[in-house]
Amino acid sequence: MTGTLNTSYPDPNMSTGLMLWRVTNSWQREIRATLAPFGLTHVQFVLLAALTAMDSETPVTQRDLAEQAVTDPMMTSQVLRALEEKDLVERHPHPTDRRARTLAVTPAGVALANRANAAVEQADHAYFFALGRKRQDFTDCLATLSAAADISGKNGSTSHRTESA
Amino acid sequence: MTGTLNTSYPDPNMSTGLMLWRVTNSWQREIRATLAPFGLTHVQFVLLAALTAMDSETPVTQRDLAEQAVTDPMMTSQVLRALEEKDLVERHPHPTDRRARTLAVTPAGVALANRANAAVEQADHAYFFALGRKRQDFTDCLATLSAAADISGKNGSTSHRTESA
DNA sequence: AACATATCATAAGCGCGCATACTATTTAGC
DNA sequence: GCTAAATAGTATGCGCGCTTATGATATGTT
Repeated sequence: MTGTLNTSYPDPNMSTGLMLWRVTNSWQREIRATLAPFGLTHVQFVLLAALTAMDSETPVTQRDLAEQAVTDPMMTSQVLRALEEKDLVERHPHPTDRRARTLAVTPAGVALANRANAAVEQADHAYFFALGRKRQDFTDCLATLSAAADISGKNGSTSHRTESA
Repeated sequence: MTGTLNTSYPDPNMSTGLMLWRVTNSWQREIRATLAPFGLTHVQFVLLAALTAMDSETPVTQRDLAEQAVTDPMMTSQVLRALEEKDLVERHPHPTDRRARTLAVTPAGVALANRANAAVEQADHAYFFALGRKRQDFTDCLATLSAAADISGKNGSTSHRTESA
């Protein structure tokens, strides 16, 4: 016996996808631990930081934030309510669209976002330190895949209606 | 305004960790769609394939499988019961350890694992095709990170008791 | 103006990934 | 041999990532 699985890999454990999945899980554990002292989950941090970074004069809806942060609108909705309960963000009625809500980060939210961001950047640096000088190549590969998958985080996407027809 | 977030990245959307997270989510969507026709989730496939590949003469426990597949033992337990209900794997009592269960893949499980594996390998190839000849470098980076994080999937780990002291 | 279509936000629900805790057993130390 | 510690497996519960569905509002068409 010992191998009733036909695979094109010498060692199935070395498949790119499988390792990508495992590495991301491992990275998420690091980030989770890093953010725990701040009382933030990873997604909470991502949305809080993204909103803090894009907080401009034009009103930002949940949809806008979800698109910018490349997060699921459904999840974005519930995470934002969690952030609201922590008084880190506020959700006001939209001036012209009564369906929508405009988002604003509170001063406490801005402060926490910056403190947490510093910790995450440090954790990130430590995690990918093992790559040495190949780190930039690795990041470039991720950017390539992001572009190919249309999840760049800004522009490059939308246009809708370009599929399944 | 426009940027109350202090970041060391020119564009926070290009941070390695963030892109890693997004790319993996996107890859998972692909795999999910690929496996859907087979009635398998990603984790179900991973465990079924791993068990099929390691199915040897020495009895394999759930713990063994979880360690080999680098999956959470808790999740492994419940996913295996799902696979058992589908008659893809069998869980027998262990010959010498009455706490443990020995795992066996059914013929249907082996067949499905191979069909699904072929589809996943093809989906993987398509997904990472955008990397071109840099694909191997990317995979090597993942291997480096796996080793650094001690999640290689076999050996290299364990030794326990090496932390927090 | 009336109607069809699209969009914003959310409810409900499923499976993953993980933390905590518990039972039943095995192993180690004495 | 007897107790203490470790281990295999599982229940419970939380938050993510996503699918499907629904109500309210906006927009586009005629």
